[in-house]
Amino acid sequence: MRHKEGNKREDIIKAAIKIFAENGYHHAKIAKVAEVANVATGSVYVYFENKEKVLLEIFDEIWKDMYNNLKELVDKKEVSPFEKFDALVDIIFDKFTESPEIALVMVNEQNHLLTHKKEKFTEYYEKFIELGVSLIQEGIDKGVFNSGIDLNIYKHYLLGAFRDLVNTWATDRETFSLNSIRQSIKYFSKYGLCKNCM
Amino acid sequence: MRHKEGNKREDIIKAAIKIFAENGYHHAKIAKVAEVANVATGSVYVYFENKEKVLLEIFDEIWKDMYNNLKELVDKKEVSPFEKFDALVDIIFDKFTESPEIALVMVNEQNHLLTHKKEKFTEYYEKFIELGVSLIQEGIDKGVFNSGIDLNIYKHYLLGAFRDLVNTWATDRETFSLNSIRQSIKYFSKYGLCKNCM
DNA sequence: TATTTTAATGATTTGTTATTCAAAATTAAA
DNA sequence: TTTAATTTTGAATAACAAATCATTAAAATA
Repeated sequence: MRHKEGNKREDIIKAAIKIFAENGYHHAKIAKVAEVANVATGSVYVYFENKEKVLLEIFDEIWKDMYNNLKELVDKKEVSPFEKFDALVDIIFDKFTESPEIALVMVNEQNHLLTHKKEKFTEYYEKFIELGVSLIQEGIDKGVFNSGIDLNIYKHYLLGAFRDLVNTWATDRETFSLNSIRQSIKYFSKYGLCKNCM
Repeated sequence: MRHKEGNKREDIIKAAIKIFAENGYHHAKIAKVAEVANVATGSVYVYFENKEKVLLEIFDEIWKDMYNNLKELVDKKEVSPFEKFDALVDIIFDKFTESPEIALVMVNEQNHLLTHKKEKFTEYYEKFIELGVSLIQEGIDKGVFNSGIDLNIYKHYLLGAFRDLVNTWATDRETFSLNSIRQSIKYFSKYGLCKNCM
């Protein structure tokens, strides 16, 4: 019995990330993805039901990985809420340092997919958010984070801020250093605009 | 010479906002836009060169209007940086209160258009951002805003946060009250997560 | 009223690209 | 070496939708 050669499925995912990032999902051609992956056009449909499923698979992998990292962090008893918050920021940035292309695909396509979903979006996304929220709640409970925060709103605030900054960096890596953005997010989020306000 | 009847150009813009918001730009059909606008498909091409130009025109109108409002605000001498910041938030929210559809189109399509631009994106966008930055710089200069802020990064942070929150609200107006989001943005931005930190 | 000019139309054309599928190639087992 | 099972292929197809343009209709002008 014949075995599948190499790892075509993985090659296709990698190629798709590259092509989706370059042209945006809607302008990306499956034929081009196949070409970059070094497989025939038809092979893409051996491994994936359709174009959208390729995109969903990309998101599933990203969020699954980030969720697992965050889970490990949240469970640590000895780490303070402040350190955990910084580590949360790092988890996201570390993921995108691996591949700016992933960042671009995410920023550009995730929202669309979430709001116009036909297929189910990865469960790990929701799970990641919930863990992030619990991390901040822990800080509030311990009296070190501001209790006037509506977490349900804050999570969108922070996610959105992330999205734009990550996109800014991924689009123009000459101008923006990843590290300065990382530090800035940590700073803004903790201290806000106001000087000596509280 | 024949006069143009009614205001077809405006009807098309309005219909396009509705249809783009419902389906997303890429899935929206010009034929459907024309139908909603009560004109023939071909008429869209009498008023606009192509589909993308319709979208660009929508953004031009939105940002032009918001820019003018912000310009008026920034010039006021007697208003404090804090009040100005709140008013800036209100300018954006007021625009979107007018039409959640506009908010959706903006959140979903602007980024794409900015990063993959063939056509020139509206100048008013950049001008709006610059005014916003100068507003915050004024607060720093007067010693009431935190001077550790990298404005070039902060502007993306805030814009991104806005985008997500506005989208959240526009998508699910049952769960999120516009006013609570408005207040939350003002709060988070000024005070941040940290309690008694500065 | 006749003529000219321009607006408006929508069926048709054109171009694009996701997806299919019959055939070819490859490998494992007999 | 042959056979069978499975993978891979890529040209062909089907579906879709943007954009066109020959035609019609209405207003302005003479």
